[in-house]
Amino acid sequence: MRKTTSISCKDCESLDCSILKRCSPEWLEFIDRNKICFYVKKGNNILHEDTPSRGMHFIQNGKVKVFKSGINFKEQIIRLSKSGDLLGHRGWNRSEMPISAIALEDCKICFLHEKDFNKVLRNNNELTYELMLFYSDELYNSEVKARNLAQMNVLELVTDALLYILDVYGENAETGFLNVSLTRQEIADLSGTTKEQVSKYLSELNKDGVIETEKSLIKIKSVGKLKAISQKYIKH
Amino acid sequence: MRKTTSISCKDCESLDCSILKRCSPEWLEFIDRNKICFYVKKGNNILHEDTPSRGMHFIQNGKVKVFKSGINFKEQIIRLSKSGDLLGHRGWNRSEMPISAIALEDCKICFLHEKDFNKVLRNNNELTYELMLFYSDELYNSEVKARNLAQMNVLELVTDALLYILDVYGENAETGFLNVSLTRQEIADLSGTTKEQVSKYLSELNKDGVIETEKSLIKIKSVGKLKAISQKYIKH
DNA sequence: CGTGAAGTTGATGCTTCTCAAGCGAAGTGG
DNA sequence: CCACTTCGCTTGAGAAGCATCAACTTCACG
Repeated sequence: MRKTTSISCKDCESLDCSILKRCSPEWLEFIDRNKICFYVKKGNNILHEDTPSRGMHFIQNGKVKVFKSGINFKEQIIRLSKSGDLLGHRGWNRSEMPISAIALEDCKICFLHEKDFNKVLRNNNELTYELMLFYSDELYNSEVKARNLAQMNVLELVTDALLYILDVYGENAETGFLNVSLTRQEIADLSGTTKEQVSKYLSELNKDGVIETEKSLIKIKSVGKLKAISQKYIKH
Repeated sequence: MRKTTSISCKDCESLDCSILKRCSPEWLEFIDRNKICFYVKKGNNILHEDTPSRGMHFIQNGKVKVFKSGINFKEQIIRLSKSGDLLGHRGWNRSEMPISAIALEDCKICFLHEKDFNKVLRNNNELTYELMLFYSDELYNSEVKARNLAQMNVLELVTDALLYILDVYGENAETGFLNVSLTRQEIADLSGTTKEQVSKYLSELNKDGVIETEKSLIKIKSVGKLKAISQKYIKH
């Protein structure tokens, strides 16, 4: 974690994607004066369950996996995040809500202390309102996810995970490969299964021409077929 | 669904448990003038996924199960709710977020139309702020639930469901039985398993003296033992 | 080029689901 | 009041799905 010369929030290229675009200019400046920015190298922790942070993190740049640890050192990936996203967006107030986050690639992170973020919220009703809507959307998504984990079989879960990855990070315009490199274990942690099962079903989907795998890169060749497999449910 | 003569919000015995206690007196009166109250008989729908409601429901009185339908007519119970709780608390704004709710016993429900609830929020920043915190808590709980559904075995899930029911509805002070009567299927829908599995594990827990079952009533005899079974995880 | 990590694949066993039969309580109608 | 139906619960047996284990291959990185 190395501190970086912070750029101003209003010049941040992630501002458009961020909830902070709802923030008034003068309070954006307040954030500028009080935020702490730092780099995190790929594979390093940004948040750790054992040491909950009292504040709000923003991803200025990079990709992050957010997860909770569980039984037998298994991890459940809660969310994949990218530039403009909030991070550990529940630990900043209230009692402990431990969650972990690891950089999937080199990241630039901004941090605002709990008391400062609270000040911003109290003085930016539009922001508070948007944050409330954001949480309510996330809550709905999480409830759909919970139902899926409870009811889908492994093929459906893996397929669903692939569509989620595509949705979050998209695919490379030239090569068509997903814009992220995740291990089989990480896809398993997202799907609630094991790396062996993921490997088997990816092979099967590859054989069926629905996807194409090259090393740890994955290309989705038919979104329609994937959706047909996973979306026995109306999703939203 | 029969309309009832509405009592004033400020006289509502559920107000203390409700998020609306954050609402200013004059806006509470606004709600009074604009809300619609009605009774729902046990077993009847309050919300249905096929017809999402554009507004916010409040449980004035009664117990409700909130669920999403899934594969093969299975249901996943998302939440058990009681007096003072919000209901379908995400369908009131945004695009469709279909969810179903059924009365577990006779209920009194209050409804505020989307446009009115938005007016209230826009003029009660404290309420908006609290609602935001409420959602963020619920989001965290839902994420823990998702991890549990992905990683726990059936015994742990059933045990966890029992503790959840105890937490929400409590136990009868005299008899010690849980203050709600749920079918085995409903406990299964909460645990993400089948009614037969629930029946088997409840029998086992009964034999081990951890719980006591009498018809559809359940008495938890040792919270400690139940927690020991389910809480291999740090929960919060 | 060598070593450790990640991925693949098949065999095996366990957990869970499904199906089926039987029981008892509650409700219905003659 | 009693037969009859229905519904929920219980229990066992069999089948299916999944995790685990192990052996092997490939890849990544110094």
